[in-house]
Parts: sequence; structure tokens; C-alpha cells
Amino acid sequence: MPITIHDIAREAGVSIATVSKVINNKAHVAPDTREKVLKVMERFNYAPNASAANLARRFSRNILYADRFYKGLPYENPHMFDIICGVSHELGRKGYRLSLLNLDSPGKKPEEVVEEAIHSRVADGLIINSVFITPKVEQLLLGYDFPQICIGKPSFDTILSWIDTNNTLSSNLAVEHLISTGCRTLAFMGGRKEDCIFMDRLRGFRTAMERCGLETREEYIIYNPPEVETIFQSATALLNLPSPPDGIICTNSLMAVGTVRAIKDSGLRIPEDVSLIAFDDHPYSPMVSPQPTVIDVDLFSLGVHAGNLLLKKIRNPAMLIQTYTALPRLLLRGTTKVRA
Amino acid sequence: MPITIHDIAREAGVSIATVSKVINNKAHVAPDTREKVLKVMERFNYAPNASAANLARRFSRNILYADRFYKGLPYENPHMFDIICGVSHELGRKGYRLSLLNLDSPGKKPEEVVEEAIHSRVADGLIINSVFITPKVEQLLLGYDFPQICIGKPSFDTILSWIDTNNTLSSNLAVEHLISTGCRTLAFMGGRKEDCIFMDRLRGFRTAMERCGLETREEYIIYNPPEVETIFQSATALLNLPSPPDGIICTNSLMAVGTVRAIKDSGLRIPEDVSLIAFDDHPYSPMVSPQPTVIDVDLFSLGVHAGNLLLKKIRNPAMLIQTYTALPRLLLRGTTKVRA
DNA sequence: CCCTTATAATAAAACGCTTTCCTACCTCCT
DNA sequence: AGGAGGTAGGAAAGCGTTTTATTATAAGGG
Repeated sequence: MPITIHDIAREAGVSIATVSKVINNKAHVAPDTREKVLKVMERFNYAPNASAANLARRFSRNILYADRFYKGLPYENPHMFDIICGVSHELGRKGYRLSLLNLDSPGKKPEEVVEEAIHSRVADGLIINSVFITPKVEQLLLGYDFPQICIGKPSFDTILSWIDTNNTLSSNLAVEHLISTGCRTLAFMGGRKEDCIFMDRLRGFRTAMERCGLETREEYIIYNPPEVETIFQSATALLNLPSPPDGIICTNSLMAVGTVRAIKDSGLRIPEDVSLIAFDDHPYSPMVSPQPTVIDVDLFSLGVHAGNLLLKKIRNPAMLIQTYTALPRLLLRGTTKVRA
Repeated sequence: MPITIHDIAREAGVSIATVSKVINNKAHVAPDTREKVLKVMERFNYAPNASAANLARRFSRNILYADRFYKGLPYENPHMFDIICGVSHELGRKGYRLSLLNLDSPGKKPEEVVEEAIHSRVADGLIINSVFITPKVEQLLLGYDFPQICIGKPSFDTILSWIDTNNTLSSNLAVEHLISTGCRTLAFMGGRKEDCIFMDRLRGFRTAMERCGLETREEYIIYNPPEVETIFQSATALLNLPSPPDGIICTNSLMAVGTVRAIKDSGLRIPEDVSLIAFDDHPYSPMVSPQPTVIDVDLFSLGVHAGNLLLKKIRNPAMLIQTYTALPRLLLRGTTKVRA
């Protein structure tokens, strides 16, 4: 019932091979023949069957984006999806499609899902949250020569390719800015010790402090689980220390929300008593009071880079490990101010 | 080089037909034969080639999610992505994959992108933002018997299937709650007139007001573009009216942010002077001050429903138009309070 | 003017599955 | 004992493309 390349060939009075060449813009077809075939394709509103083409040419123009897509994730972490939008944008431009591979599958381990997807050759490449990169998955990818990009630097040394934000530099920026406004005792609201984003940011914090000749006090470094209530409590505790910090770095917006609340509840003023700088901007930020000074990264274009890099690896499988780190920028707003 | 069904058949000493039956859990294969084949598949780490299977069986176990995925969308509208997560979850459970079809394609109109995707039979079904449902797209879908679900009720009468939140009921809930706390003059911060979500919500607002025997004042109904600054200005203007409203309904969180700011800047107290109720909850809401009273819908499970419905339509193409509207719930928090 | 080389076009062989017969064999009635 | 009915398994025909030879035709070179 659906029309095929044969119908087009018959109607145009040529062979299917010629039609195929027209479809794929290959050489060895005369201009007027091409024209004739295109006319017929147009008339029949023909589009080649993707599965058949994939099978014959042995690739699918499809890329997998592997992550857990659980309920509420988009609220917790819209950043992840901005990256996805960037990837989708870039891939779409180049004629590729992006499929979501949900690793949050009941009864299956994430790496099993990944393995199955790779085996079935349903895609030409994989973009995967580095959280899921275990040595086993690494072996899988390497063993199958399966082109991939990790979102985030994997937690162990690997020859897999990855892209990430420059977390060390971000912390540097934050520290230097706070110090330039006159702060001297800086606190760091981090996340879990297992989360390498936070550990990277912490590392940057320590080196920046050292370079500025300031002491890093361990009681000013907080490891928070991703729960608003706990963050609020640890921020309150921090402010009730005998000598509380005069500047706080919040490593994500959740921490910023909790910390701001704690500061206000403690009767302190921002930025007069305590300065605050947060990571990752949000369109609502300028409308929130106080407007947070922010270290931001353009994640959409990080996604564009990821897509682009992966496509290059697909075209040239011999390509070596690729990495890319996006540069952060400082958005000056109301929670930091030069002190008297 | 990659191993095929032939390799498995040879190694297990059976025909490829039998292997295929094992793969697809079909009848007419003895238990011990099945076992033997499974062993070999396991040993060779075999997974059938998806394209070949798709071609042969004439469907792809792939679903398209069509929308514009532009930069910043996840921040503006994380809700959309919660729906996507729900769809992905449900489809994954049933062995389907979800592909993003980015309609934000340079040089191509959205409907062209949709048309091409449908023709190429790259997927078995389509989930599409109802914003893109024009009569032309409707004809396309109907003409090809292509199973689809619209996210949101289309703006014109159609026999396409859709799911949506019950916007009318949501407004009802909001109005009734505000009135029950003692408010009498209610304002409505809506979006663009072209956006049927807002128009639905507005319709619900009007009928609820009428049923409560209250007059709807036209100057209390605001149509905002999705820009924080403009919202802030129109909210300020609203509060500066000779007789300002004592309750405001904000049809999304962006409006809530802008409106709260305007109220505070006008020196008014929430909820003592002005009550406020917003649509769509956010995990940060409880940590924001004041904590907004909210009309919320579980969008993840709306997505689950969408996926489920689409799968049913695929299995049974003769199925008639399907619609589903999710029920809203009221989350009582700090921006509304019973008045003295 | 013949021989080589480039170009157009085609036939036919994959690509790796699913599925529809078809055969062989067994069991069960009557 | 003979036919009806059921099960296991296999041969082979697609599915709709791409691609590799291969042939026919035209163009250039000495």
C-alpha cells in the first residue's frame, strides 16, 4: 500500500538504482533525469522508508541519549534538558534524530539497557550521563567501537570522550569575585561527596583560596544531600557558628534557595552581612528578590558541542579521545556588592 | 562482522525461523530447543538488528515526540519535560523508544518536518504539541492513519485524540478557594489570547465567577506576553487601579513571580491585602517566601497516560477519538488565608 | 579511426530479519 | 486401521533500500 522506490522508478521510467542515487544526491545521474525523478517523488509525496535504508546502509542517523528520566527530574534539573535541547538542535540540523534511552527501567540495570541498545544497532552513537559510566560500560563501548560522548567528566580515568563545564574555573571565578568585593571568610555549600561535579568545584575552591592567600576552614565546607530542608538546616547551623562566614558559595540553585532563606531567617542582610554567589542561572533569577549573583554556563551550546563532537567521531571512528570544557561567566547581580 | 541470526541458528543447529520464534516468544518451538537457542544467544551476546526487524515486521517500536526544543525552553517550561519523562517511562516499559522530533528546524516549517517524518515511517506513532495542529497537519495524520496523541486540546474541532489538563476545572478550584477565604474581587493574570490553555482557564474563571454570583470585571483580566518584565508592569498597573482586586489568579509560575514582586514593591502584604494563587507546582515552591498556594496537576502521569493511549491506538487502529483530562488538585500554602 | 577513459543507467546481490506456507511426525478418535 | 487434528521445525519469499558489478553510450587522444 505505501509507495516505494519501485513505484517511483516505474513512474519515472528509470531503475530503482537511479532513484536511489537521486535520493542520496550521488553522481552518475544526468540533470534532466534527476529532475524527472524529483518531479515524480514530489507528485507521489514519496519519502524513503527509513528502516530499509538503515538496514542497507548499515547506519541509522539516530543517536541515543541515555539517562534516567524520572518523575520531577525536569524541575530538579532543567539544565540537563537544556543540554538535550542543544543536542537535538545540532543533530536535527545535520539530519540526525535523537532518541531518549530511559535508564530508569524497572527490572533492568542501567548498563543492561545500554548494552542491549548498542547491540541492536538501533543508533549510530550514544550520549550518556557520565554518572552511568562504570568500567563495565566503558569496556562495552570500547569493545564495540561505539561512538560516544559522556555528559560530564567520568569519575575515573578513561579514554572515553566527554564534555563538561569547567567547574574548577567556575569556583575560581566565584572566589575571586567574592574576595574582590571584600569578603574574607568564605563558605562552600556543596553536594554529595560522590558527586564529582561538586568535588571538582570544591577542588577549584581550595586552589583559588590558596592562591589568594586565604585559609580554607573545614567547618565552612558543607556536604549536602539534594533536599531543601537539610540544606536550610545546615545553612542555619553555618550562620550560627561563633564566627560565621561573610561570603557563601552555593553550588546549585537549590542550595541558593535554601541558603537565602536561612540567611533571612537569621535576621542577616544580603549582601551587607553575608554575600552570596550561586552556580547556574535561571530565567526567573532576575525576578527573584534578592537577585542572585551567578556563575553561569551556556548549557544549550554545550549540548550543541556534544552533538557536533559525536557526529565527527561517527564520521571518523579513528578519532582519538575528545574533551571539551565550557567556560563559565559571572553575572553580577544583587547578592554581592563591594563592601565599605 | 557483527553476529546475525544466521550465526545463532548455525551454532544452535536450528533454522533461522526457529531462532526468530524464540526471539519473539512465538509458539511452535519445543521448550528444550528454546532453551538451547537462548543459551547460544546469551553466549554470543546477540541482539537482533533493529532496522532489519523493523523492515520485516513493518513497524519500528519507535514513537516521535514533536515539539520545538529551543534554547532555554526547559527553564521556561519544565512541565513539558515532565510530560516527556512520563511518556518515556511508559513507552520504555512497553518496549518502545521515544525520539525527539525537533520542529525548530532552520529552513523548514514545522508541518514539513512532521510530514517528512510520517512518510519515512521512522516511527509507529506521534505525540505532538497541539500548538502545531493546523488543519493541514490534521489532514496529514488522518490521511495516513497515523496514530497520534496531541498534548493539549487542539484549538479547533477535530477528531484527533488529545490529552490535557482540566483547565476549566482548575480555574473553578482557584476561584472557589479564593472566595471561600473571603476574597470578592478577583483578577486573572492570563497569557496570550492565541494560547488556548489560557483561554480555557479564562473560560473556567468566568463561569466560576458567574456561578458564585460575582461580577467579572474586564479590567481585571490581563493578557500577558511571556516576559517577566511586562508581567511585572501589568501587575503593578493592576494594583494601582482605583479599586484594586483582593485576589489574583496567576496562570503560571512566571506570572506568579512577576506578580509577587509587584505586590511587594507596592507595599502590600500577601495574603493580608492581596491573596494569590498560582498554577503549576514546582519543587522549589515550598522554599520560596511566601510559599505559593498552587493548583497543581501531575504532568508525569499525564505523560504516562499519553503513552499508554497511543500504544492502544497503535494496537487497535480502528479505535475512535480518545481524550483524557487530568484532574487538578489544590495545594494550600502561604499566599491565601481565610480573612477576618 | 581505433583505443582508452569517463559517464549514465541498470541488473542483481546484499542487508538481517519476520512470516507464510509446507512437511514430517505424533496423538487421538471412531 | 485410517483419517482428523495438532505440534515442531524449516524453506523460502518478502520487507524497501543501498551498492557493486556490469553494460551501453559518449567523449577524448594519438
